[in-house]
Amino acid sequence: MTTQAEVAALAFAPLPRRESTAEAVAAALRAQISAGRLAPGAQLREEHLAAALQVSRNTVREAFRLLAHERLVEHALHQGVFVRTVSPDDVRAMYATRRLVEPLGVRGLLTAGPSGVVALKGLDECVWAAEQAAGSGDWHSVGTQDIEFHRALVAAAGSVHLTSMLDGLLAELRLAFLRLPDREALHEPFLDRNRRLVDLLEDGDEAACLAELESYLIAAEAQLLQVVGGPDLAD
Amino acid sequence: MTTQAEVAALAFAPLPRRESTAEAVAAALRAQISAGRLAPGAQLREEHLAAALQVSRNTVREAFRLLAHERLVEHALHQGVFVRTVSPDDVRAMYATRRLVEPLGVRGLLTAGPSGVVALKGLDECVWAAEQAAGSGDWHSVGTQDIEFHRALVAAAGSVHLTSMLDGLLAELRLAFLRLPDREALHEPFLDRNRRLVDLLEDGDEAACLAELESYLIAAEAQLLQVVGGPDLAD
DNA sequence: CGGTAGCGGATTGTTGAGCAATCCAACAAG
DNA sequence: CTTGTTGGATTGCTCAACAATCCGCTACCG
Repeated sequence: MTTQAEVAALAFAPLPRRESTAEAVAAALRAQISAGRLAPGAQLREEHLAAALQVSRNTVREAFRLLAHERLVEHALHQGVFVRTVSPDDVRAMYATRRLVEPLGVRGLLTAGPSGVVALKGLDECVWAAEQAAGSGDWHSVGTQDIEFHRALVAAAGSVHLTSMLDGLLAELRLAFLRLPDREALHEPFLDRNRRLVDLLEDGDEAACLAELESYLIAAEAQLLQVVGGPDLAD
Repeated sequence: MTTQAEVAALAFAPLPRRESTAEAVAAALRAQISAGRLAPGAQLREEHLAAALQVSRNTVREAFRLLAHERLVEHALHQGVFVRTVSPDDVRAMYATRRLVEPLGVRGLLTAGPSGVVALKGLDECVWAAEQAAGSGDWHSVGTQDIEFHRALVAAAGSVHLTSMLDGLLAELRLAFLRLPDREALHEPFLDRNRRLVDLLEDGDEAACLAELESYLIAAEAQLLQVVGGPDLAD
């Protein structure tokens, strides 16, 4: 049994924080975008969406602000909002950031004591889930798990700011994934590399981890640049 | 003379991008907040501000969304928006992040070639400006230059994502500064430390730089925690 | 024919009023 | 002292309208 004094002393999660209508609209759009049903570059018209979602135009605008801050859409004054298209420069910037930040996750994970073990287990589960998905040909899920893997890695660095920044960056990265016709060719090689990284982390060999990670990121960037750079030179 | 073909080939800054009314309102509030005229914890009422700024309530709401994303204000559903109050845990999180990120700036600056020299010059100017401000007793400007110094340092890491993340973090940090009655005591010791850091960077002694930086951040965190932790235990 | 100026439709930016939902503080009842 | 209840205030959202701006089209002109 729990006494009242004990109840009062409990530390609660800051807020159950329900979601507003605008947030719900943003979530709906986010889902459509990251599922690829809204192609990069597509314009989102306020009136159209307001009618489709049965909400006011103002509420749609509020949702747009939320998505714009996540960089999933771009807002051009008096022109509208468009699903973000990632340029080659964007890809380079993203991987420049990842090469700086993800090593911090490796260090954090290796120097943390028991919590490092927990984090490592989380990474292992991501790889496992990705392998399962690959087995059943669900390459979209493989991509999701790949992203989840690296998010968890950076989370091990122990900085909420870095983690949430990478959250946004990875969501942006997924936009780039969507432009690839053949997802298997993109994600397949990185399945084994994630597995190997986990193994190296278990061994605790920091130098080897960092080398593997660096090599992973360079390869991923090159592959993605080949995809992103091509089709868009037209516009 | 410049032919039309040459004009077409020029790379322009992405957008002159004028600001919308909502952004102007956000800017006005931002200025009030970081000048300390709006105390942390104070509630911002939509109707009041709409009347005061001669804009619609809807526009004020849009400005709130912008500021909420910058974490300068907190938004509680059906309760309103409040100027953010930074908790001791927030301070600890901010400095945990800075200890991870700022060393990346040092490395970036030292390994960059000619651009590193330029960045170093920028840092030197920040310190110089801070020393000038301190001489005339303008401790608010000293704080601004201190923030600018560390922003420039992280910018040298070469990641737009990291830079913009730190932008937000430092704006948040300034909120914490505002709660301190005696700004001189807060900023004075760090003037010399920034100067010393610049000297070490000029020498190119990476290990010494990192040690000095780490020591700086630990001292700053401790000092800030003493301020932030105290007055707020009451509420 | 290339280039430019202006026109019109479409879309966004902003306003203001209005109503429902929710929170908060004060008060009343057990 | 704790537990409903009530009323006022504030936010969440909607709706309709108007102004500002952009885009594509056409007509004009060297």
